[in-house]
Amino acid sequence: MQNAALARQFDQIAAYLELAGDSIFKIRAYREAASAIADYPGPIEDADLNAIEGLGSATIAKSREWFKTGKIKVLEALKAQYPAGLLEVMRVPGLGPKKVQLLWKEKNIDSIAKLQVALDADELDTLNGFGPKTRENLKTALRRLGELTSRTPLPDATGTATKILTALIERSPDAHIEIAGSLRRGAETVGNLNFVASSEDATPLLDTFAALPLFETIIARDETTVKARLHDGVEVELVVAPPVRFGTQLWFSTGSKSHIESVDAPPAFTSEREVFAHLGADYIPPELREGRDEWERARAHTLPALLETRDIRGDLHTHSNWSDGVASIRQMAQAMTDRGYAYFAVCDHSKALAMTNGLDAFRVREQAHEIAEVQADFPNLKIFRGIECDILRDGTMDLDDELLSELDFVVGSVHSAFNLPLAEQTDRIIRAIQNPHVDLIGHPTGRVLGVRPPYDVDVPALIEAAKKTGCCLEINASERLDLKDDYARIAKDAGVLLCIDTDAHSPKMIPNISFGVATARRAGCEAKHLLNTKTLADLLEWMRHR
DNA sequence: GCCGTTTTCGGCCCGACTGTTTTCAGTCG
Repeated sequence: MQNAALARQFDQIAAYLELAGDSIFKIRAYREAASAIADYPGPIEDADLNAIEGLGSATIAKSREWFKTGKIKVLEALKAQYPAGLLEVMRVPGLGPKKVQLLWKEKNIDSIAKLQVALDADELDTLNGFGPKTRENLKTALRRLGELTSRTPLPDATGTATKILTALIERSPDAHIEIAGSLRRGAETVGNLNFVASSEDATPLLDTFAALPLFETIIARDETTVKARLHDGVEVELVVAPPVRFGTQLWFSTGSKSHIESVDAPPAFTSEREVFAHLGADYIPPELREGRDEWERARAHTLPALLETRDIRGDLHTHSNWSDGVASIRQMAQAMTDRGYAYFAVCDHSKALAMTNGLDAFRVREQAHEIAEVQADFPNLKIFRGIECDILRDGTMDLDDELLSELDFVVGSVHSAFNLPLAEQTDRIIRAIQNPHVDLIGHPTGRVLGVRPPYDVDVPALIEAAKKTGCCLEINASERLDLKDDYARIAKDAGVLLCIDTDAHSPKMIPNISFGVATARRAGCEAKHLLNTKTLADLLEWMRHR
């Protein structure tokens, strides 16, 4: 399977062309080719490229060139023309191709490190377009970027861990290996990846692991452990324990540190359940092992019966090709059926988000016809008419109340004016919470893990407001995990109903629900704390009383 | 660069915000 590697070539071409200031349509074409290749279900090297939508004569020729030579000349030429560091400078919020080019040509800045030095030394004040405000904004952006990218978001870390596991199992089919560490605990971001394996003889497995082609270097090795580094800098550790102490090792490697240090070190056990039994406690799910009150509760047999992914009966925030989704309503319906869901809501963007081809009143009503058509062919799946309606700067909704009242489910979301002062941003969203047509606030703090920090907003105040009106708050799965676990816990404790949605823009995003479930579990949520664990009948009843 | 024709090139992702520009370019969602 070379899909990911080839897709990466085209993504890189797109990034360089963006830097070069090339046509945004050409750039988009390369990005679409990359995602078509990444999404292709089989090995791309065996595919009929002409039959893949998004690939044309130019990208097909480049694909064949890459299959044959392992390189694409156009990309090599671009790499020779621009230092690789310019691409990372492009990722700084506030810097686009023009400003990056200027920094490079005028000040020889071709890395984030050099940009930081130049900012600290006040070397940019003579540069056109870099006034005092811009320089200050850049300093803030760099600080935030450092915080944002120092750890890997849960979804990405899960993908990487799966890749490593797959590669290892391919080479050692009989190995018994588990994911441990903060990834197993479902933390929103992950520092290192930890694995624990069970084997009488550690050496062969450690050899196999150390030889995986995924690693850049092996950092350390002893008789039980190999520590390696991936190309993106993430450290990966495999500990091999004999079967008689696998349970203890898994518990230990899962952490957290404060959870482990709260008790005396247990002796060797085969399973984690024996570890907890030895410590006089019920089994504590990994998501709760954060050194809060889990030991007391586990000893008093009062741990919550945490939500499971199988408790989720539908997805109430999804997109289609009516706005910026890539799949038709029918394709999404099929994917929801395949997953075994009882219902889902089509919630495309509203008109304020023009870039996404957001829907105005006319198209919202047009879409109803298509939903009805598809619904007729899916008797066992309820398709709700929904919208992800922009909450405008002043807290009013992008579409009027009369239209919203026609819809089954209304998600209100902020996609603009992220930099309002705390009080103003909070009031804006509370106003949406108080709109009787708004059923759910989507991604309430606006963050995107590794990309964008949350806007300034008083989340406890939102929770209070939601409690009063009965509006739900979202745990947006996927790349946001918003609300985050701590806020979700506060909302749950306040009696606010939460809803885990994927915000899926394609069928392949639908399984992301599990990341939201992990977040809810860390918040101590049981099935009853979620809106979309309701049966269809109960959900319809809930909607009637909204 | 891809697509879809109206077969040979035009349309595709638009509108608002921001800072510094002295009338608008660059960036972003």
